[in-house]
Amino acid sequence: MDTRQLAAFCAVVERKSFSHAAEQLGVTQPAVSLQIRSLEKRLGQQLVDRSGRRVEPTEAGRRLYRNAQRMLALEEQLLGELAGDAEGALSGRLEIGASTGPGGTVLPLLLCAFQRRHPDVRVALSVSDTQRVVDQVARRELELGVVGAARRHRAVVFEPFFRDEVVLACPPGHAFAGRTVTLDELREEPVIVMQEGAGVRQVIEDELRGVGMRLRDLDVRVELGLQESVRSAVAAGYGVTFISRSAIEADLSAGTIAESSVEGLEPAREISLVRASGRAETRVAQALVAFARERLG
Amino acid sequence: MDTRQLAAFCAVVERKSFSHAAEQLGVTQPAVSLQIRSLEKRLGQQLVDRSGRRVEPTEAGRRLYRNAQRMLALEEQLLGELAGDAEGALSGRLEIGASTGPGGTVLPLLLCAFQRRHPDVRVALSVSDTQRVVDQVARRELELGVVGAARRHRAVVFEPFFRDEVVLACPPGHAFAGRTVTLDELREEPVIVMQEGAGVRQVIEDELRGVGMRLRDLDVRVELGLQESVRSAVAAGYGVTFISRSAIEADLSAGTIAESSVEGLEPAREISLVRASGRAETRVAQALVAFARERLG
DNA sequence: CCGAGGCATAATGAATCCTTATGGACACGC
DNA sequence: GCGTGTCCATAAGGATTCATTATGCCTCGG
Repeated sequence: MDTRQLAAFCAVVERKSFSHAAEQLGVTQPAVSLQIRSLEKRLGQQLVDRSGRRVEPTEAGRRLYRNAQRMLALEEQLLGELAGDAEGALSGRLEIGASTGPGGTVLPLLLCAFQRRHPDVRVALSVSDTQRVVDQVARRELELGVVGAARRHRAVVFEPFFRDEVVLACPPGHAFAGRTVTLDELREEPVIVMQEGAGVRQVIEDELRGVGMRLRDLDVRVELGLQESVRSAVAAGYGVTFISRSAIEADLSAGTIAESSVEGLEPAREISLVRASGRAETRVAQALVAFARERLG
Repeated sequence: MDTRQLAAFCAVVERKSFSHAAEQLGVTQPAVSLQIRSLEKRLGQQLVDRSGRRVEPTEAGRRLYRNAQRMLALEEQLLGELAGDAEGALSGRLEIGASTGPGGTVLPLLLCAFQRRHPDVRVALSVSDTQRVVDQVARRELELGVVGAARRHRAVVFEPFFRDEVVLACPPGHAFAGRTVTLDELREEPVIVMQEGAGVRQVIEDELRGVGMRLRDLDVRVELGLQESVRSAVAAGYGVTFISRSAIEADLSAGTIAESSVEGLEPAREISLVRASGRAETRVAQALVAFARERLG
């Protein structure tokens, strides 16, 4: 049996019209008429009652309709499963760059999981600042870039990738731990920040500006280049810092760092995916993006 | 999608052989090869691994196989339900006539089985000679007739119904039992025959004529009107007779009558179905004919 | 009563399926 | 190692099926 005949039949029953069914199916009306006629001949009974202009299924037609729908649903599921299989053939090398924020924890773990899922794929992640990543993508030295700040650049396109929540990290047992503090309280506390140009720093500067403050209004004792350095300093009790929650998930679980928040500030940022304008995507890149959206979405 | 391709695929997986699958499906081996090839092309992946002589499903093929089986099962259920629709509605009365030959055993048992299959149908069988049956069908007093000889009659049409094999029946322990006898041997033996006009008799006369003999050349001791009478006489040891094998199946099984054949004679006849010309068939009659062909075919 | 819309049919061309014939590859036995 | 038999794939050709356009007939609404 050809499931297209069943599809034609179902369309006729649903639309109560051969002509409308034909339109939906993308064929001409006589084609549908012949399909139904052929089906009726094969099954040995009338499936559709054509009384004047009315098109109604007969009793047999109603029974067939239910079964036909199940057949078509099963066929669709079958095709869908096979389409899903096709991805399993992924292989090749992916060159990706990230700024230090996303390049620190989230992305490496994601890429590791992706590689495990697709053993024939090889991934190379290089970490540098946002500007350099964007430039490398523009020059097509990297296929993908993951950065924490969108810049204007005509040779690349940015698209939202995932949302990164920024929290106030403090040493365990700290007075701030587990609660929301005021700006005045924050002002009296030693603060460690990332170096100039870091995305998280940008986010915090924007948030403070929104409440009429500047970063220099805080007791910024240390500026560190690497997120890992900042994390270690906080864990060691040298101060508090604003950091991506995702970067300290393990510490939060282990209790070696505590989390708090500041009244009136909700710092977060959209991590962006960068691609060269007009460049065709490889299947591996496509698969990675889909994988990431599934994992991070 | 054509479920025949799925059926071909499933057959290949199950038999692990294109050739065996082709045999099962009733097509040639290249046809199956092309079906599978076409399916693989459509679904975009290899479904069967042909390593040398081994035919194994791939991983994708195994997945498809499970779904395909469900599709085919659903199709069968769908067809079965529709077939059930057609049969379940049968009701009414069927008037049928038969000559004494087919009217003796074959047809009565067939009609009983048919009625059991369709409890709402009522069947009336009347037995008389061929000519009378034909006349009654022509006058539309009977819807169907089953006779052993076709006659010219412009108001009816004959069509082959089933083939009736005629054998030489003899008493158990008889010298003829279980072997092929010569015409000379037959000539020396008392023979019992059916009355003039009986179809079997006609068949035997034709066969003898073919070897340059006539019925009167045999030692015809008795002519009996009813087939049942002839059967009883042979079982009682009064002689041998030519009779439809189907009429003595039970006796052959019970050993109360034995079977033999005559060298050079292969008597058989085509039992014919008689219908009035141009008369529309009822669904019950149609169903009976289909049922009979299935049973007797 | 007439016009518009919809289904069925005829004729024709394209696509698909099946056949036979045959070639190549592989396994098995000698 | 070679020959034979079996099995799958391919080519070519014919048959069948599906889709098209054109058109006729029927029904319904205005």
